[in-house]
Amino acid sequence: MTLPLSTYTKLMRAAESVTSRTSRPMSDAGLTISQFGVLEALLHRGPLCQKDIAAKILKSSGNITMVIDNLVKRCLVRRERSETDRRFITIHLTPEGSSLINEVFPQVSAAIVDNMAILSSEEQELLGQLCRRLGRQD
Amino acid sequence: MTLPLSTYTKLMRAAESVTSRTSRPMSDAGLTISQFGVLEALLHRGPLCQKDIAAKILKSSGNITMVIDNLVKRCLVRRERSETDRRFITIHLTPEGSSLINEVFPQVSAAIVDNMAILSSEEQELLGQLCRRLGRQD
DNA sequence: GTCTAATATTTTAATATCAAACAATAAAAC
DNA sequence: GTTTTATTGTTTGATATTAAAATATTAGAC
Repeated sequence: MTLPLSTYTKLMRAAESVTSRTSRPMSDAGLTISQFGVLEALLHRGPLCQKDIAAKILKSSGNITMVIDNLVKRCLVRRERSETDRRFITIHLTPEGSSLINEVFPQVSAAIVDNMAILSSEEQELLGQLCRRLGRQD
Repeated sequence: MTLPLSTYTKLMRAAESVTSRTSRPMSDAGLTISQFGVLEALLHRGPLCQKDIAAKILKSSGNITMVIDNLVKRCLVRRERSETDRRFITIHLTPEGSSLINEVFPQVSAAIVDNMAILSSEEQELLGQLCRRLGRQD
């Protein structure tokens, strides 16, 4: 296999490996990766409309409707129609949602830190720089 | 955000970016990423049982049943029950499947090479080594 | 040899994903 | 001001994804 293809394969495997090793706290809390992504975005950025959430977690907006639906069913978030522009629906964490994500996020975060610790700080910096160049360019 | 979390985020974004930029030839051929993965595995490794295919494309075996079902519907692969151990089902490319993957794979491959070319060979080597250390460790 | 454990696949139920069509609303053009 | 265009979100239809239970088959224990 040529260098670019082999590098791409390793990149994909690394991303999938770290994710699968760090998603246990999510599934233990009954959250899917997308649900966790939504709650985390709301935790760190405050209330957001669905379009912004979709952009943050890189999913289509049709999809977000369903993810939010399932979070609403579990009373972890609530929808609030904007008064000024009725096209927008702002999503808010409920107290239950806030409590859950405040408990789960540190666990996931700690697992990611643990996993990345295979690389030194310098290596992580370097990896981040290389990845950023592949990520941008849109 | 701390270095490990920021590095992880960049890793994920890079993997998703390159994949989304290189999957056009697949969707143009009416193939999902998983369907492409199955056909590619069969192209490069020859006939495989479903368990081995699942391991190759990192998906659950329950899932593979459906992906293969959809490929069979389009006559791109066929199932063949093993005579020696009837638990195994070996999946073979049909002539149509072989023809399709032989057309699509080089396109995807070329797109990946193009995308990775943002990095020099040395940088790709380095990225591959860093990613491999994150990927292994199971 | 029979019973038990292991393996390969399928099924089921719930959620996710995307693309495309649709509905509602707002902004811009005229 | 009405019409056109753009934006936000929902719905629909097809496929994917996982976990867990079920099925079929083989291998191992006794």
